[in-house]
Amino acid sequence: MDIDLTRTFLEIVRSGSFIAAAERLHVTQTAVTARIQKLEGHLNCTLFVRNRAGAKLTADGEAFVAYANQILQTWEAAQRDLPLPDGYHNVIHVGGEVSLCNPLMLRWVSRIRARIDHYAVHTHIGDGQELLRQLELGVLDAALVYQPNYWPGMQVEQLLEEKLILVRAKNPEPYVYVDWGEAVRLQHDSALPDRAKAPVTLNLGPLALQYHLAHG
Amino acid sequence: MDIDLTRTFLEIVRSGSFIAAAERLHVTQTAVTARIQKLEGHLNCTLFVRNRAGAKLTADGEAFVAYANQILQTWEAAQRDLPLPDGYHNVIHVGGEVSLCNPLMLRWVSRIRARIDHYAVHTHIGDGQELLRQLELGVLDAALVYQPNYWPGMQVEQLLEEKLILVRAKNPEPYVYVDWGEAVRLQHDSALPDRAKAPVTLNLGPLALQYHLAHG
DNA sequence: TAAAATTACGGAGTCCGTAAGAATG
DNA sequence: CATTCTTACGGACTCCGTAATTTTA
Repeated sequence: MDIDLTRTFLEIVRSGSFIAAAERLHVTQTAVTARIQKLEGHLNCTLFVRNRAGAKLTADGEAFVAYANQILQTWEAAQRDLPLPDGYHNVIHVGGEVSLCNPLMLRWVSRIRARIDHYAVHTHIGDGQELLRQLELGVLDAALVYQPNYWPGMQVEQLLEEKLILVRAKNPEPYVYVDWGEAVRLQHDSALPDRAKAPVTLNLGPLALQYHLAHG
Repeated sequence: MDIDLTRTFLEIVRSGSFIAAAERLHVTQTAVTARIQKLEGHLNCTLFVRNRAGAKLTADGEAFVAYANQILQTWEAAQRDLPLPDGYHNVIHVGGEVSLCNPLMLRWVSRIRARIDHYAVHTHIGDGQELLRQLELGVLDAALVYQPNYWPGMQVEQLLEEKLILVRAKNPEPYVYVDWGEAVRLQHDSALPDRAKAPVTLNLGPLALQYHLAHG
């Protein structure tokens, strides 16, 4: 699936007709028709009701708008943010399950920041399975979960008898980074992520708020 | 940009080499090389350090993992969720700025639910500009913002003297819907969105929590 | 020198634009 | 009957696989 299809889709939603979208996208209207037909084929549903008046979203189409926006914005954010500017390379990414955030996660983050003073910490809240997957993928450097997974290069520690488990990716060189922009953001109470960085810091907000309250 | 490129990228991250990824994806290794070169061209940076040992992520590559996951998961969620099953078509989508959530937004949602009893309400928190854009796109049916925009088909009301503005898309038929799945979810305190629906209900969680606390 | 990635090149498939056709208010 | 979308078709481009080449631990 080409992301141009979602761009085309959203342009039709905005402009209200295939022809208007075609003009804005600098392609012919037949190309727009083909793209939407392809998209509808992929999703196995009809996205627009076509008639003389133009193109109007179906219920499925309305539902897809959110997905399309998310995909397109994420891709454009990636293009905007990469390559990483100098000095933005150094962040340690930690994750944790919701119920472990308070107070365990907060204390953990505090201690990380206290121990390795010059480096920023990104936190990510999610369910255990997602966290382990991201740990495996290298998105996270460490995570706080209930049920650990074991695989090569993974170091697991039991923290409490209550089966709280700290899982940490074993890194040859420690993955400690600096990211002043994020560090500053962490210390403010903006409960919503910067749109440009949405995919990265999406669910940092609530925790940042608590962190702020806890640490002034 | 084809989403297959992100799928290929993530597969290399998982398996550690182009060859292993090629096997898993049932394509040749040259195809994988070409795809990554194309992706690197789009992002204007190098994603992997290639050597005899395989492929290792660069700092830029590590950063892109999060974007790639977001894009891929959103697309797969769209494929999974569309077409909408019967009975899932009817939701009213409202948005609001963070600082207006409590108590204005909560009261609003309560009154909507009281007034049109049989229908579910989806809430979405974001900044004013984003909300207005989504209103324009049809993702939202109404939004609570500070600074309104005016355009055809838009109905704006001032709620308080303090410049709180309710902007509402004028709908021929009112967009009132039923969605029991979401309604049930709204009444539970799961602070995290269902992964399958992540792009849609991503920042509903915190509000749902407050809603739950306010309404038992 | 052996494992891994890149380059070269030809064929299959895809995408787009032009032109003609169908629907509808 | 005019505006909008769809279908048909040919050319350009893209993507993939085979085979040969380069790189490096």
